[in-house]
Amino acid sequence: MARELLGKVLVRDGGKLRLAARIVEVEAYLGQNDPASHSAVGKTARTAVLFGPPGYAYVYFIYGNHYCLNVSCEPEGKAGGVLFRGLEPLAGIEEMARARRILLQGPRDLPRLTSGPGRLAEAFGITRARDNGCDLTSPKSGLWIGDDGFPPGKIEITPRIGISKATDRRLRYILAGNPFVSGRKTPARD
DNA sequence: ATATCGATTATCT
DNA sequence: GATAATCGATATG
Repeated sequence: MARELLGKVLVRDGGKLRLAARIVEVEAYLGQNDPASHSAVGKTARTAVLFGPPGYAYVYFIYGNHYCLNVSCEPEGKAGGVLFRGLEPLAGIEEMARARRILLQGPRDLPRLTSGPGRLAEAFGITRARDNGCDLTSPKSGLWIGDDGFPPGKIEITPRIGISKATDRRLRYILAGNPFVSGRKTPARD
């Protein structure tokens, strides 16, 4: 699912405004067999969506600061999801900048809008109260995933970021060379 | 360019 | 009571 989601488009519809951004970086979390997954400990009120049917938004709050967006990916009863980590803005850039409360200095500054899971959630106004449990497969939802036929190109696979367990598993999928992938541009050597 | 640290709260042990 | 699927500011080279 992580591989399939790359190149698709996350859309926020609300009133007359539409936000759209291409998915360029995601991570897979495998459920009860994956120690890094929120669902590793079993079903709780917080993680219920991950155990529900596929295609629904799992939104969690972390570090007292940030929301992050996942989509559930396994049949009902089995946990598993994909975390959205990086988006390339396509429409509604002004609105995203306002939601992020930043002033864009130029085109090179665009990644500050949606590069990183907390950033993209803020740019799209995603909160747990508003979006957890939303059907991401339906354009009738305020938040959904569309397909404009964009060819994803070369895909790179790396270990996941920001976790302390199962750090060796390669479950992070990115569009090679895309500037909206999160993390440092020149990674430390060795 | 890299490293360190504080913010701030829902969730689980 | 500890921790976390992060970010931005600050310090240092």
